[in-house]
Amino acid sequence: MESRIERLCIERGLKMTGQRRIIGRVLTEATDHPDVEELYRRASALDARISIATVYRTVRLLEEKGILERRDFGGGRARYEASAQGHHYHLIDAESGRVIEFADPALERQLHQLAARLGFDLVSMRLELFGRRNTVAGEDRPAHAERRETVARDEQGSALGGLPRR
Amino acid sequence: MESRIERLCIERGLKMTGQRRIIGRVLTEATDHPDVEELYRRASALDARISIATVYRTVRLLEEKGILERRDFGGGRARYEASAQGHHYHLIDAESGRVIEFADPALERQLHQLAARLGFDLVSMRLELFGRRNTVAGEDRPAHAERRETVARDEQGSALGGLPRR
DNA sequence: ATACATGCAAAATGTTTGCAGACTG
DNA sequence: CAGTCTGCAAACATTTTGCATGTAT
Repeated sequence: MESRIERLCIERGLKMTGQRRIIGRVLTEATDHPDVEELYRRASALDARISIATVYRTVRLLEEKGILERRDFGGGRARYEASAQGHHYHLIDAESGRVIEFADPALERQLHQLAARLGFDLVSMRLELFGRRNTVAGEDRPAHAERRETVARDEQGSALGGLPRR
Repeated sequence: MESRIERLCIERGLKMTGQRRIIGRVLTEATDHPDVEELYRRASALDARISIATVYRTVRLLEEKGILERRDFGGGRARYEASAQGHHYHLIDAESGRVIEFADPALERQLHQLAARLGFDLVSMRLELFGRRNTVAGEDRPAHAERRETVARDEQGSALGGLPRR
């Protein structure tokens, strides 16, 4: 059957080749933020007749069509995720590289206002927090998870220190 | 005389070679966010005996020492600016690529709280807004510039649409 | 049938590194 | 003088592209 991304491709009049169908499926099923290499790996597992150039071309195309969003969490490689309806942000665990997604409508509103105050309409934004898990002794880690939405575990580790370098 | 960055280098026990002195001066005098290529250009203008490898090594070193901060405004190249005392953020004009710096202590507080709520201590962050100058007809563009601090004009144009690609 | 996609390998970028010689503290 | 630093060119890693061929519509 037809993956969500395949449907979006068709809606936008893109030709559905076998490769695109596979890549669309991989992207639709991903809950993390794979880079091109990883997408290539997953797609190849489903159908070996896919070249990495096609993966590059496809993610670029899908990004232009607004179907995908490109992210850069450091490490020098672009990572992708399907465009979501609501904005969300990323908090990266500086020790493990794990990416935690969260949304915050209040923050979003505030950023729009901020841009407006500077005389701009916000077109897009990028917000990434790098943090260290705070293991305050004797803390109970209360249910402060109101805003937590997705906890996607990304494969690639590392990302220590400040902004990770490539 | 001794540039601000040269002083910081000495404080941290770095050897001051001619090249470093030049690069330090270029960085101290920069009010924008030059990439390595641009730093190399400016440094070379002052002293031709500098190789781009040295510029790369120097910015990396200075970043590790906390003297410089690396930025990524898209476009695939790292850009640098001297570490400032207070945090500030960037709004990039999606049409011209101009970078506007601004600070917002309230926002900063909020982001720290947000991270804390997710169980993390904020180590660093990245916030970039991409906007389009809002030319609302009949608007008077009131003095809403309370928070505007620096308007650094960066050389490289472009950056249309969403996040600019490399 | 035709416009668009693909694979392959080559090229383009941006950045890092090995090494031999040069310089700073 | 020892430990760093530099220039150069080669090595790397990621992404893009030219071209001939294949395919969806």
